Amino acid sequence: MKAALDLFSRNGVNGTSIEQIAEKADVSKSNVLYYFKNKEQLYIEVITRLLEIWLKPLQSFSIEQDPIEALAHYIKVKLELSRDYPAESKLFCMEVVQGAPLLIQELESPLTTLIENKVAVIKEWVEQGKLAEVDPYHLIFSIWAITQHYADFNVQIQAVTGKNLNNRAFFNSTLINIQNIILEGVRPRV
Amino acid sequence: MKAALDLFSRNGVNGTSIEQIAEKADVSKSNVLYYFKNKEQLYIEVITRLLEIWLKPLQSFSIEQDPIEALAHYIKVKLELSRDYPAESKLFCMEVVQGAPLLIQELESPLTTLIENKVAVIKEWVEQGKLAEVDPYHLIFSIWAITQHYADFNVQIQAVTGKNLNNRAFFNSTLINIQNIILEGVRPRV
DNA sequence: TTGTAATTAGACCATTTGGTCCAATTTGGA
DNA sequence: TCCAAATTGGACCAAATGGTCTAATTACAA
Repeated sequence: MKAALDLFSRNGVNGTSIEQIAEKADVSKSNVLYYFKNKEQLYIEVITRLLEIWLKPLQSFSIEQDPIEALAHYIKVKLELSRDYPAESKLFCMEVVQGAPLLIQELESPLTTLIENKVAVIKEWVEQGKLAEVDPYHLIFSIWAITQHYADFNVQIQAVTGKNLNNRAFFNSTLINIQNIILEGVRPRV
Repeated sequence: MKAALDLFSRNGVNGTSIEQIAEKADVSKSNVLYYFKNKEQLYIEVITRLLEIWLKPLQSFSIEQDPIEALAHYIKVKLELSRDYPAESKLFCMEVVQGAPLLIQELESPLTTLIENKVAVIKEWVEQGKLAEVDPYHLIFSIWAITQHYADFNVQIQAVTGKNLNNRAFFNSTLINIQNIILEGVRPRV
């Protein structure tokens, strides 16, 4: 499944043959089909396991926390995800970009409920004046977008900056900048 | 090429057959191969044209402008791109996510020079105190990430919010929120 | 009208690939 | 030692597909 994940994320599902997966996993093609009856079945299992990893960090924050701290921490966790699970991030990205033919059902309900919770908390923070007026949905989307971008578009980022998240210093500066942009914005405070 | 773009962005290159493209374009398969000697050739031409559209709005701002206005306008232009060219955005996304095997050369040099310019301008703004301390690269990446996210992940966004950028009100609220988050941040001003 | 370019239909082929089936071998635990 | 599970090799097949080639037809401009 690890081999499959890696190849799928790089070449797409249609661009990956069972034999390539077998070779990469150092097993025979027969053996792959001994455990997965289909390529599609294999894909589904890969995607399913990926979803667990991917949705876990979504469950973090609650009303009692300080919003700025909570958001800063959330950004950090998500950026670590991008650093530590780039293949997962990319495959998830490709799946969603292509319309998530399988994911859509499995994704819609857990995702919306998870988000509803977060949205409620953020909305509460805003009402208490602990956050500026912001639509919770767009805030969450923004954080997702930026953090995942560093995994999904790492080729582009590498091309432009010559660095990636595995570089410790780059990771730190990335994190700090994202947190600053989201939390403080770029307009100078007077 | 329009048909190809559409199918490529939805099913990937490997997941799209020449015949499907021909059918969608209302021509014969023979005719497709009359104008494009290869599927790869077709793909390259599609990608090349896409790049023009995609890099054009990058050329906008200069030092004389007011930074906040310039950034706000830039975000608007990029979000309009996401709304008006979703297929282009998605195909570009998939290409880069997969490592941009062809794009990497064609992309690296024009992209870096374009960015160098923007980075220089932003850096100047920061030094003049017209912007908060921010790394120009991360600022640009953040804007890209968020705006493209609304095109590339529209399925997810639709699943969660039930809306997309073609909805006028949703587009406006999205734009305002992104501008606010990037420019002002979410920490309340005292 | 005429000649060239555009377009099509379709035969055809080689290759890839997903998947089946089976016989043989290996592994590892009881 | 023994047996079931795991693993492999490989033959094999059908379907999809990229691509070639040719002959025929259509469109169109001079």
